[in-house]
Amino acid sequence: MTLNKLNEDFYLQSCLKAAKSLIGKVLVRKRGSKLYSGVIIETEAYLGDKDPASHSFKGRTRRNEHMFGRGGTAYVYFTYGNHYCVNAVIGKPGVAHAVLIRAVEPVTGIKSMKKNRGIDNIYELCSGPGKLTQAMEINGELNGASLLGNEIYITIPEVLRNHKIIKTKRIGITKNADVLYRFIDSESPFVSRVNYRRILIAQQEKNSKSNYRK
DNA sequence: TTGCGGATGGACT
DNA sequence: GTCCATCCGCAAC
Repeated sequence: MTLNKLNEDFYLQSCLKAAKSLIGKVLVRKRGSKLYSGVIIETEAYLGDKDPASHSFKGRTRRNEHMFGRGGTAYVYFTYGNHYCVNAVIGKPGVAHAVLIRAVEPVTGIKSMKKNRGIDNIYELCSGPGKLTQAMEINGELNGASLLGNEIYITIPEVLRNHKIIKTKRIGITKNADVLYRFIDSESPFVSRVNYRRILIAQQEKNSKSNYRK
């Protein structure tokens, strides 16, 4: 698995391409003797100073400083008093773009994930940005860690599946909320906010039909 | 289906 | 000091 680790070049492509391309890749987290992994099935792109929803829109602060780091850095932040979220920093140093990993399909370490989350339903283990960090023991200690290292990294799976990728509006934000910067495997039962997803797909179908009539 | 409590840190006044 | 943030779970409706 380690042989297929994504290299630095991957993290230097455009943020939207990277966000889409990360669907189907495998997020790996090692902590001591524990190993966790899961197939990424939901991401969101945050485009730095061009994107009011991005933490880095207003410039560099102590909180977001790692977003300005080299592509291939992990940006882990704490929010709402109880959740961590994990991002892959994209682009050259100074370009504060990042991809938020919103959901994964659990593969390795499921037993520990259930223990960490305190629940048994596999569909609820990693189906949200705050859930997957809790399940995989990802916390503030990893903020600024290299995704080219051994504690946390992303690999190409040995068996590639055919993911049906669609893009939708992002979740849980108010600024610049209309752009389609969220990518999901629309056939996966492991995505976050399932009801939300149905609504968004229905809206898209409605829109494409009305456009077609014109 | 909606609404709110949780519990922390950074930006801003 | 206040506000609110890339959210989750659960209680009440």
